[in-house]
Amino acid sequence: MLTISQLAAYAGVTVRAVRHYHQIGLLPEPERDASGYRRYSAGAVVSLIRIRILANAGVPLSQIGQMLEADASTFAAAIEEIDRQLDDEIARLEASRKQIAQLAAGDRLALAPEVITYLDRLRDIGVSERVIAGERDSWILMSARWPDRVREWMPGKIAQLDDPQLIRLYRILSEIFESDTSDDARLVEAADILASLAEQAYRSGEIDLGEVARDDLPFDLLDALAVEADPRVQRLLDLMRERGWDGLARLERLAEPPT
Amino acid sequence: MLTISQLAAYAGVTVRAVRHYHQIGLLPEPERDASGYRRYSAGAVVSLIRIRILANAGVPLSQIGQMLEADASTFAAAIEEIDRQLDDEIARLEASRKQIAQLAAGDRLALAPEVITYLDRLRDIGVSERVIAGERDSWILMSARWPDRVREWMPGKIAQLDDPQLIRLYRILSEIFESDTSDDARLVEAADILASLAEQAYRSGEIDLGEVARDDLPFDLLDALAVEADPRVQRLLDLMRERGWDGLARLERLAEPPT
DNA sequence: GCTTGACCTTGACGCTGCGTCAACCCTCCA
DNA sequence: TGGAGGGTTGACGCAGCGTCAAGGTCAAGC
Repeated sequence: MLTISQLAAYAGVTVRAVRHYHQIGLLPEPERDASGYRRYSAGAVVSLIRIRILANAGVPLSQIGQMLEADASTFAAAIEEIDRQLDDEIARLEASRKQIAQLAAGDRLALAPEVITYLDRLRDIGVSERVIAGERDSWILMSARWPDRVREWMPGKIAQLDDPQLIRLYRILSEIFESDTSDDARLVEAADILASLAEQAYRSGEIDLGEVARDDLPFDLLDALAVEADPRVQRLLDLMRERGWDGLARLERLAEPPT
Repeated sequence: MLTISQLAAYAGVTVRAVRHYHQIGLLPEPERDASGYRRYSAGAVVSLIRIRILANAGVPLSQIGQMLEADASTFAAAIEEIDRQLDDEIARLEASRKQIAQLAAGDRLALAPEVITYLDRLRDIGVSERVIAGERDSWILMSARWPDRVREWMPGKIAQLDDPQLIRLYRILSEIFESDTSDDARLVEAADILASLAEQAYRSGEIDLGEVARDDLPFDLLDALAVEADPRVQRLLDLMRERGWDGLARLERLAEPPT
């Protein structure tokens, strides 16, 4: 008769594992000797080895019991099912690996290459890092909400960066948010340019972003994000409202502009 | 300000997950409103999305905090480490899949194809299923102890099945263990054949199994297994001992046979 | 003003497969 | 006879939440 550690050694498992199998009823509890020790027969070694073979093959312990008792066809069906699950798991992990390969640098986190290009273009134009960080966070939100649409929008956004008015706007915003003082005149200037750009876009119908619902919340969220990043953005929002526009990330015509 | 369910919805996670991230300190707890509800800023959405991106890429939650704060090179090193771990995990699962593909039928469980062939040969010879089951269990034990050596031994074992004496032995054993009566004469006959075979093997030096230690326990275990399967095996062991041989699975010369 | 349903709170167990103490008993060998 | 090296049960820990339980809160309709 064998002790638990001998049994475990023969089967190549730990003593703890054997006791675990007893607990969950996978391996029957053997008789105890006078001192309460478990005493195993040679057959237990075979049982334990058969359990380990299935476990090593990735079969969950909870299914091994039934499988050892099953007939050939039931067994085969179970094997097939396990195989499918293993395959799924492998697919999941490989998807993870692909994801992780994308995460080259912290800056790129979550962003499609098109967006990275856009941010780099802003940097070229001379936009301050603070404003770029704000843009980046906005695009992280947008990407989470519309992962596919964002990539479609980017070429248009990048093309817009050729517009001298827009470049001027970004430079003014950079100056404003890079300084610690409150320069209201510059904020007014920014608002004027923004309103002008919005007016152009409105006339040419460019504002249409496709099927993105007008009342979908992310745009409010984007504005809130900007205000959080710098409270002076609130003043900008107010100025825009005076000019007949609601919001910032997504301008909404409130009324005909005062003529 | 957002409620926890709004936050969760924006980031595409469950409320429970958000609370979990608070618990483990991954996402900072926000202020509470008058009634004790958590109230989130827009920035929290960005934080949460960044967390999920890493988590989806397979980064353990326990490491995400540091990674979000790390500089580019630390980040890259961490990514590489995670990638290695994912790769290991995938390799493990694929090994499992290969294992599982081997487990076509319950009978083959744990046995190399050579052993299956051997068992099939026994069946051809007319050995009873009960004896074959005993053989199978024995080989399961042997395979667990010496997975590689077993495959080397099998060709020799299969060749031995051409020996008429051995065939006769197996048939007698089949008859004995298939009947419920105790036919001592047959047991004696079996013992005589076995002793004769052992003597031949001993003279020709075939008994040497290579580096397998003589006192390695599995042989005792095999004998015990056989006795468990049928107590009449004990009588066979006794008869062999009378003939100067110890053991059954691995015959050990006790003394020169009585002349 | 009251009910109803949806949403918030903390606390705690469950899942998987054991590893790892803790606290104590048993056996064997010098 | 003492100490080393077995054995015993019991319980927590691990990862990442899912899922009750047992309430308090809010907004809306009557």
